[in-house]
Amino acid sequence: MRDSGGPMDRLEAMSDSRPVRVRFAPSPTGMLHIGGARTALFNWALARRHGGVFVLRVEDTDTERNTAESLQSILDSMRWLGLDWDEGPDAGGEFGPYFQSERMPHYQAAIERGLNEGWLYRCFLTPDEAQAMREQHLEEKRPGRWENPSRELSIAEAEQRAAAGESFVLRFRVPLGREVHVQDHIRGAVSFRSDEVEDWVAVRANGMPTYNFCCAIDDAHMQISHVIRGEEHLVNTPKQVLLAEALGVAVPDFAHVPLILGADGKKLSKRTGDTALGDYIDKGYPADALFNFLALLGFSIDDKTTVFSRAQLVEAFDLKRISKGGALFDTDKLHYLCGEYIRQMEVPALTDAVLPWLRQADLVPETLPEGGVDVCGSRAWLEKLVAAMQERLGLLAELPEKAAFLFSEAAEHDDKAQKALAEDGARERVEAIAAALEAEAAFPPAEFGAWTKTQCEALGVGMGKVMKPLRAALTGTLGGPELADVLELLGRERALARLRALPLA
RNA sequence: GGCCCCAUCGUCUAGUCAGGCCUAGGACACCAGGUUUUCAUCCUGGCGACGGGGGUUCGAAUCCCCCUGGGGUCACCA
Repeated sequence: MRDSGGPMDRLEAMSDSRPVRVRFAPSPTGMLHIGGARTALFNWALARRHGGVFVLRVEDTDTERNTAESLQSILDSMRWLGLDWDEGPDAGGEFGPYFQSERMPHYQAAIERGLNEGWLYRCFLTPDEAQAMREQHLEEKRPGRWENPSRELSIAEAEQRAAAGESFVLRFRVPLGREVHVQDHIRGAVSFRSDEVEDWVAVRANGMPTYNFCCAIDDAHMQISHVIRGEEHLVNTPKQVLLAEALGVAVPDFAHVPLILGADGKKLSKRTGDTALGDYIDKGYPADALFNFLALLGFSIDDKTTVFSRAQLVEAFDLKRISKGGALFDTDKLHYLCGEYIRQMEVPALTDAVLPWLRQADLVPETLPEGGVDVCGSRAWLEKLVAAMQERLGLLAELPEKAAFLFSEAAEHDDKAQKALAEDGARERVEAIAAALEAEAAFPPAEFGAWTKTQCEALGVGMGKVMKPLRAALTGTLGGPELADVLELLGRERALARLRALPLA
């Protein structure tokens, strides 16, 4: 008894001419999840694509678990990603308030109506009793929903028990024998039998309405045109549609985006890796790279484009191009994109971006020393460093570790470096270069490559015989930036000192 | 288990709605070369997929059915 769900019934992009109003509705019970960030991104993109409005609505009906810090970190994460909202906290708007906890008057009116019209009823089952009935129904493998005795209570009796102080919740009276159709921009027509939908709790015993209740009412009141949310909400949709029908309000278009999966192929969770956007911020992923990556998870511009800007995404964004299957969170690709963005950045901007990490690693003080390229730690020197390291960086946070040797007095030689210096004649060649370097007026000598070649010829050996131990002595390892850059960043004093004070073999 | 969703290289995907232009394209990863004073970057090449079975059709990755597989959900959380 379900529709085929074939491609034919996938909605056209804009099924009507309502202005585009979308919302992201996080609940402030934790950090912003990667999946939530992508959902927010898609909402934002649709609004920007159509010159619509992006609403941020805080779903804080769970008074037990809300925290102010969570809210703050969610807002911070969104701003960091560049997802600016037009209505919501700190932005205001004509459909506020934007905190559900402050919208009780709206809900109260609906509650009274529901009670009067009979589509809400008082249920006196305790949570345990309700759970037991649900389980028993499951155990008996009976079709449809479990039967709630409170559903058949007379209004008089229900009111009497309530007046006597008995605790109750308000449940939605799901109509029997209905077929609920949901039009979804990503999945086409999806339908549910109402007999499969349980009489869900609309208002808790403490008087606070639940998610499904508030959500449908707010979406209607805020004139939301498209609800773009995670696929885990697909099964909630008939509840919200039925409520909207009872209330006689508009039902938005839906677009349920596939889940982001962890390495285990299941919904991304803390078990399989970091799930909060904040974790990635802390690890030194540039915002543009993360934005690009998130967009790529489930969306594609065409068959070739993988690196694109926000503007390009906005220009190309279309719900029809969101894929239906879940996507694994591929850290390799994320890492690649980061490198790509780091290499694209202008040196001054990259220097700014990397500064916090240098400070955190204690390589650089709050206030940079004055001076030019010759002053270690100065702005000019740092830009030189960044330029030299740029194409070797995968993450912003990698710089301190990779560049530490340029900040220290002496080099720490690793095994490979020691081995290189232990080779026959290596130390002598390093000393010869040190002497030649000292004799030069310019430091490092101009045309360093050519200069070195001349030195090698004078010594009668190949480049490798000189460069390798020289690098080992200078940097303490065998990889890294060009030696001319290393020399310049080290400066005459430090560089020569390193060449003169080789580690004992 | 019930209900719902999904199914192209190891991964992200293009192609599926309007069946032939697909001996299935791109990117990441991986492997092999090249450039380079090292590392990295960059360039070239390679590996590698339509889950299975039935239909429909002159022709199916594309349409239909079944199977299999994966996921989501079954809260007084959202």
